Amino acid sequence: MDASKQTIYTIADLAAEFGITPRAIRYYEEMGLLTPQRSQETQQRLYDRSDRARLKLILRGRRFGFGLKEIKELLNLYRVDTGEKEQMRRAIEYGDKHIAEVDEMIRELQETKEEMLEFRRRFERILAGEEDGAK
Amino acid sequence: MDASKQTIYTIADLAAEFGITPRAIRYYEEMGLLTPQRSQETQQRLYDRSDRARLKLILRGRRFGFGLKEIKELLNLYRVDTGEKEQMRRAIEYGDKHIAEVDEMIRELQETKEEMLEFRRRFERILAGEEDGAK
DNA sequence: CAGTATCTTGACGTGTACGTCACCTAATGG
DNA sequence: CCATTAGGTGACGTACACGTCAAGATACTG
Repeated sequence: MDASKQTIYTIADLAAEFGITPRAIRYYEEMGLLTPQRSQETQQRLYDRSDRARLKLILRGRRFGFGLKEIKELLNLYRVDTGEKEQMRRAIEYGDKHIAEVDEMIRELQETKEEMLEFRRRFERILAGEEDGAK
Repeated sequence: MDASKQTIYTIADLAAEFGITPRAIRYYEEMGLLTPQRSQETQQRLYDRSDRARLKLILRGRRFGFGLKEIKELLNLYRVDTGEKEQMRRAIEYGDKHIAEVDEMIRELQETKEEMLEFRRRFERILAGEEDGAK
């Protein structure tokens, strides 16, 4: 087991890859969601694969309307000490709640999709000459 | 066909029902997402079933991280003149794009859920005594 | 008929998530 | 050697989505 694989990204690398600005990435760090290594002399931020994965999760959370505080909690959830059994049990418990929330979001989106399809069918019927698809 | 069913809500009614403030509802109106009737004398806002439905959609959009401008466009999409065939064809076209977006969101959420379940299984294995679930 | 409740329209304040400078410090290339 | 490029730290600005008064009109209630 080697200590750390050396896939290193600069802040510009990640910014380009995910279509965001370096400023945003620094802001996530400022809010405590990222803590990249620093080059000893330059103080330059050096991101590894795990930082990149965290960033990816942050952006996914943002796309779904979560605030950075919520995302931070979620990230910390999967960062527990695998030695502390009690901590892990609580992580599983909280995780289950979040899984249930994701399920609910999926359900709501499927409902939304169905409603959009219903509208679509209505429009199609009207276009086909049925005058009005209203109830 | 009667002109309008008289299920009337005050701003406080809707605010209470959806757990938001009257201010938020007025803001949505200010941004052009709602246009309730007004009582002739008092200028009081009177919401009907369709206003309520729009508000529901607004809040759903907000929960999924959409901005009010995007939501407004989406709402207008399903408000086209059912006489203008060309307009309807374009509505269906845009609607299909949005349906595809919703599909993508569902896919991403399912992926997220799977990842969370994977973590859960890993934790469970560790708790069961397999020392470490890491790769 | 005074008091309370509910609505109205401003208008200014606030938290979040960055954008946008300015200014400084290395590393690199002709 | 000097200019360009990439990154660093403040610090102030900004868009969005409201929150939070203030001040006034109207309506019901004991």
